[in-house]
Amino acid sequence: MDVIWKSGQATVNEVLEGLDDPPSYSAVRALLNVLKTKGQLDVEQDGARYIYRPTVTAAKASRNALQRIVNTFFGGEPRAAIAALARLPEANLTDKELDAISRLIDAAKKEGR
Amino acid sequence: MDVIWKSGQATVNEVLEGLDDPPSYSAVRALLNVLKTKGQLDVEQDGARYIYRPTVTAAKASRNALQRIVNTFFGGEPRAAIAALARLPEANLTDKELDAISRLIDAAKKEGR
DNA sequence: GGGGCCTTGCTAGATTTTTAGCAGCCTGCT
DNA sequence: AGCAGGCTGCTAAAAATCTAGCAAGGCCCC
Repeated sequence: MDVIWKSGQATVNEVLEGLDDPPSYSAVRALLNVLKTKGQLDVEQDGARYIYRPTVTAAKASRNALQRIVNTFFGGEPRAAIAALARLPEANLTDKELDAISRLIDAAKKEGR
Repeated sequence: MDVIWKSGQATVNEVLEGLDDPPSYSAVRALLNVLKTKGQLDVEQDGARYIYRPTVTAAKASRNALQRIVNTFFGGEPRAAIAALARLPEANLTDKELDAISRLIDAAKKEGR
């Protein structure tokens, strides 16, 4: 699913290429069919081949994914996850900005919200 | 793994109870053994039973999990994920705080960082 | 110590997933 | 039209996972 989410849609071969440690072509075909049967994917015919798309919007899927991580690692507190994200090197936030975010988070925490 | 991450460790039965739609006891036992073989879990004997623990710190695992979501759904930009997290109802941030975070993000974006 | 309870080690069979491969169809090119 | 390449439908077999169940050992309480 991650591979498909990245571009919003994918063919069998695109999924195969997008996987780190890919199983066989047949396995990917079978898996996409299972996901289709389970209602997670829609299929559109494009000439001779199929294009698979998620049945759920990316916004909703990303919310679900974030919520799961928040529950698993951050005790259900999105603010803790925000702090962790802000500290990823890729976030490229300055110390000043990190401080500002921390203050917002602390303020929210203090008010017991 | 999510079940184990939530409390940092778990027995077979705790994993079983933590799963939404659990397979059999035997299946969980087999799976934990596979994860152990793959080096994802360490096992400690506690009396007659085993306690399973992740081999990686929660901090590292949460970073990996966040990074994956950032790459999958947010084009590799942690700032976009922060914005999405801030908007989760569980974040309980006021509009004013959301604005403040938005400004910080915009500022970072503007500077091309 | 003895009994009940829980958990692991292990096994065998059912079920699911993965793999490989062939036939047929569509597309694009000559 | 004719051909090559790519993709799907389908099948059969290999591999992995899931299930159920029994024996053996540790723990707790009487």
